[in-house]
Amino acid sequence: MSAVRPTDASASAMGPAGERGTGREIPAATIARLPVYHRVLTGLEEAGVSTVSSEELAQACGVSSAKLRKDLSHLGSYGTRGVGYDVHFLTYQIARELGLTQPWGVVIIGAGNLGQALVSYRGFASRGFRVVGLLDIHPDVIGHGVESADTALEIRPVSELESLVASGQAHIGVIATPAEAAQSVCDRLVAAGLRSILNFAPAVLSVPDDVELRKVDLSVELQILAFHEQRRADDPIPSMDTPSLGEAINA
Amino acid sequence: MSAVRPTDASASAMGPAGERGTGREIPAATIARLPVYHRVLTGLEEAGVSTVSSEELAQACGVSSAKLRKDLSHLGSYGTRGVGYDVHFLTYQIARELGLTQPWGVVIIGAGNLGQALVSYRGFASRGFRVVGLLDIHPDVIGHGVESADTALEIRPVSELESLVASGQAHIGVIATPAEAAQSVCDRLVAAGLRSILNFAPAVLSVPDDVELRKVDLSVELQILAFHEQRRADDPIPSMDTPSLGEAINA
DNA sequence: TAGATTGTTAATCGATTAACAATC
DNA sequence: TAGATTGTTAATCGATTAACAATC
Repeated sequence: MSAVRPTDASASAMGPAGERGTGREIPAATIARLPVYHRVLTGLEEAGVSTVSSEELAQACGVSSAKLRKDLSHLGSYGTRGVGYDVHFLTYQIARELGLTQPWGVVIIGAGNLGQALVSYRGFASRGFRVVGLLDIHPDVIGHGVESADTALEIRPVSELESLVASGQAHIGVIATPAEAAQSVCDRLVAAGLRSILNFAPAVLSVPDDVELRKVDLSVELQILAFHEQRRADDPIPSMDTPSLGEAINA
Repeated sequence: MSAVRPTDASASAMGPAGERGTGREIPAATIARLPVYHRVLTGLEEAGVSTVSSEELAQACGVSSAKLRKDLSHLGSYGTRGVGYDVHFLTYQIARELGLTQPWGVVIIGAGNLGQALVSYRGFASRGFRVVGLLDIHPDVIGHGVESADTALEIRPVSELESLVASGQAHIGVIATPAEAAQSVCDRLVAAGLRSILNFAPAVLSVPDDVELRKVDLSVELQILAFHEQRRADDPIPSMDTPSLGEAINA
């Protein structure tokens, strides 16, 4: 991803004998699954479950127990052989690894349906993300209130972006504008000093090397579904050597 | 993903000597990138570009040219050595592979901010997805109109789901409800006959083996950003043996 | 032909899986 | 101790990359 900053830069800059957990570099595939584990563990905790085995947790998360144990082993040895994992303790360790034990300020650019949906999205607030600003250019929506998960929020003009970042309240920028505006908004977020950006606009953006840009594409998964649905229709009817409906439903 | 239906089932059911393109099974990682290529190609086409090299297209898509060529080689030999790819032709081939050359009917369950955002999302309509229903249980929103990308759309009661699927208009179900309702809505989509489901609710759902369930998590990428932002803060200041700011920006 | 660029090969890398020794 | 379950190992699998022969 970067010729200038090699992938093992942080490992070598880490100094001798690791730093956190096992002291290893955690694989990207593992990081991507930690939010799932965290969510399911939170659910178990709320349900009053105090201990889970890797087999139980894996099933609830939709992964294999081997993969789960391997993933968790990268964080440290937080289980007890013969017993399993303490739900509360493991939840905390994953949260800590993901940086969810400290609050992050999020500024959202674009107060359309999507921007508003994000503000009221409970999955944000419940993980310590606080929307510190919902900005828009459209003059006639400025000042409108939006149902927020915690505090009441008012749509503000984009001109307030820079002061918001300068004040240290905003750590992560979220682009929820139409595709046309996305790149210029992105440039502005970077210029304001943000280094972590999440893009919801259907556009491929470019950023400097030291900016972490991630993307959620609302239609990519739909397109992959279309691919499979098409394959399903194309395939020679797989009814004969396919398990009975009963078997499939009980599986 | 399935003990009942092995991954190579479609390959072996495909009969001798392939079927489409190169006749190979296209890798999942490639499929996941095709929507990106398709979007960028669409943009090039609109910009009047008629030919691209793998190097140019790769750069615009944010991947390496080797990866791009490898990906495209799975679809067939659609380029010309010494010249590059015909933008229009390649766009069409990718669309065909993804199943975007035929219209797909989408029914959305949950007419909150997110459901409404999806209806007005231009990335859906522009790829041939037609929202054939926006359903909700909340009695007081039934009948409200929603700004749609193409036709005007009215929020209808969920009770109309079954007839909508039975009529053959809906091919893909989208869950845009709160987490609590997601599993029961999912069960109902399956019972109604849908086999392709996209879940936006922050819940891990279970479906029978023959149902393709995909998930878009609005907060997973944000959590991964938090992880990196935390690492950025933790790391011993990487100013010394790190490239100059100028180098990083120009890279 | 000479220059350019594809499609493919082979080597490398990272992720997944199954199995089991360690240990509660 | 006996039974259960973790953490780790080693083998397998799939994806990425660089290089280049094929060919326009």
